[in-house]
Amino acid sequence: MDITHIAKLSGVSKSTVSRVLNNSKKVNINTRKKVLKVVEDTGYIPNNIARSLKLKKTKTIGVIFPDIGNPFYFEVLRGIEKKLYEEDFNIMLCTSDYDDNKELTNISLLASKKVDGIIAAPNYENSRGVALLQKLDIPFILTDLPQDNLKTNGIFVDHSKCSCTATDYLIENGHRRIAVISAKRNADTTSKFVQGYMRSLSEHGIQVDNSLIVECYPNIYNGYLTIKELISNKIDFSAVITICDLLAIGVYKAARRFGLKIPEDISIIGNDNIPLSKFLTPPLTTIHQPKILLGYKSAELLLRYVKNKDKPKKSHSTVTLDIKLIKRGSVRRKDDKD
Amino acid sequence: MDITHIAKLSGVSKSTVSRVLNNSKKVNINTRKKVLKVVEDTGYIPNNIARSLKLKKTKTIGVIFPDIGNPFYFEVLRGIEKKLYEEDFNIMLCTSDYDDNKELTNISLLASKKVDGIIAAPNYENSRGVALLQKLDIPFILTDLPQDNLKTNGIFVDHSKCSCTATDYLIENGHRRIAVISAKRNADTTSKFVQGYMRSLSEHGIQVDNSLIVECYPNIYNGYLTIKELISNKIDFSAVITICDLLAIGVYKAARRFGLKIPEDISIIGNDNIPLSKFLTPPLTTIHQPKILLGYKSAELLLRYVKNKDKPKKSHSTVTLDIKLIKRGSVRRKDDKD
DNA sequence: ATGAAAGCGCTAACAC
DNA sequence: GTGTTAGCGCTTTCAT
Repeated sequence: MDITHIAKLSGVSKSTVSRVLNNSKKVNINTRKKVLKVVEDTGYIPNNIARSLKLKKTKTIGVIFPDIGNPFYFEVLRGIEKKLYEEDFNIMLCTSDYDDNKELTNISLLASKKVDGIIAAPNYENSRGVALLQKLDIPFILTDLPQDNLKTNGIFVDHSKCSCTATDYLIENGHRRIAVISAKRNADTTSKFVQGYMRSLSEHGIQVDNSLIVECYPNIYNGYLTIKELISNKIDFSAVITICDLLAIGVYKAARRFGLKIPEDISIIGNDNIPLSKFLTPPLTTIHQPKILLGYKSAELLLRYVKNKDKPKKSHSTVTLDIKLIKRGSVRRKDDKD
Repeated sequence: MDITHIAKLSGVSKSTVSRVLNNSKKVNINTRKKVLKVVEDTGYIPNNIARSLKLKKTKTIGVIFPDIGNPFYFEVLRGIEKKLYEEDFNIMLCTSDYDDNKELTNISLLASKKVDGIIAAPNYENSRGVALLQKLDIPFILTDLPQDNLKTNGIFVDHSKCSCTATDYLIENGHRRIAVISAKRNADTTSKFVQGYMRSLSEHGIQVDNSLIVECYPNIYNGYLTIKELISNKIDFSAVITICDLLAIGVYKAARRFGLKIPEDISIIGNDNIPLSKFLTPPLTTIHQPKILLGYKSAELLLRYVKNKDKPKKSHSTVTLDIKLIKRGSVRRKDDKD
């Protein structure tokens, strides 16, 4: 069942059918009705692959996230989906599993399937994936993780501000020995999250202790493991900040396992504020990130580029969204005598 | 940059380039090398849209879920993604938001984009979407919600068994007045989940009280709202079961708000066992559903149909996955004196 | 082992 | 207002 078939059945040419299907003005009201009737009766659905080949656009956007097991990304995805559906675009979803090769493979796959644009939350700062994206001539938006020294379009959250805010708050509450659990980023430099943590420390005249800094893949288990290690290595700390709430949940688990009370024995601040973190006991103090907005705005910005390809390529816009400390129950004031 | 271009640069015809790109045997080792070199140098990426048009297959699978805000679905999605990536397929992801029209629109969209197959968790039993799917001639798999009187391929969980198991357990623990929060399904019949609940009740000689049965969209807020209503209507109940853990979280919230203790004042059993439910206080007793497996197997079965389209259409296989009661801390034995 | 040519289903100039 | 036709980038039969 193709357009030629519909044309025959309605006694017109395929161009005419094409015209009515695309709401072109120049078609007689009666022929239009006639064609529409046939389309209706046959249940004909146009072949968008053929259409895409001709038009050189697919109305689909590729999305690459490291890990769809993390609620953070799902929330972002919801925002993306919302905007894209409004604009009649589809999502082609890929997961990189924090694997550079899979990221690369996925990008090529998306490119070969001719997506009109790509939204990516890169595995690493300056990953090979980002480099590929840059030479590919497909509009793309980076999200979540800002890229150092890179002029790309993106909607970001300032990770260093998140950790700095969290650390400041902990220090104001009397904590000095603060552990940080960040995400593993294969870059040469320290992650932004750790940078912000160090900045806060230094602003308060506190020495950095490297044994308090750990990087890992952000999931519950690794949060648990990190604290377990810290404890079994007898590292002293009274508070911890994590780069995502999932990691914080792992910390809760470890605390429970080793008989440490939150916040009495350990204070903890998460980051991203997933919907479930307020239901923990105690409710998690965390840094709120506008996840849905992050997605929505990413899609919005990307679509702007997709729609006018002629736009000066050299320009690029970076938007940094606001974050906010959400005080709940997982931080406690530490007295000097403690 | 297309195949013709590559052909010129390597001094061969497009057919030859196509052959090396598709690993056809019949090509001289030297020409192959020559072509591969050019491909490498130019960074040429084949146009899969053109390829798809010719081959009538896209190597992409459409997935339609009601709500990606619910962790249940993204666990299923993870399973799907895993299998599909192994087999070199992409996912086109759609959300129906429990909206029948959006479901319909999405199915048509996927059809027009010529996905090789569709995995859908339908909004309702016997929804219009399912009907569309059936006449569409695209292989599809239903997941999550089994369809009454419908012979379709699917990987399911027996919702009535879930609720029956939960209710049994509550009754064994002395509860008689048990509320049930199920998902809103626009069908004429009661939802499977409520059916299983009623079966358990009747097997134990307990009268059904309709004021204890509520159906809503499954999210945290509605769980909260339901309990709030029950309380303000002075409906007596000592336990509640919910069709998903998210709803149970809402119940926790309501309990806290109205000064009811779990499990002392209300016992509760969830359903699906999302990763975070064990971190609630008390940890949620729930029915485990093999979410990742559900997704993986759905993809696996679908791919079987996609790969041999010639297979007898009339056959269909339905697999029902096992569920399991996970006893944690949200259920308490009710004494007669209570 | 390689090339020429047809055709996948559609759109859009162009002609009428 | 409508039809004819070329062509989007690829694969594949057929010929050589």
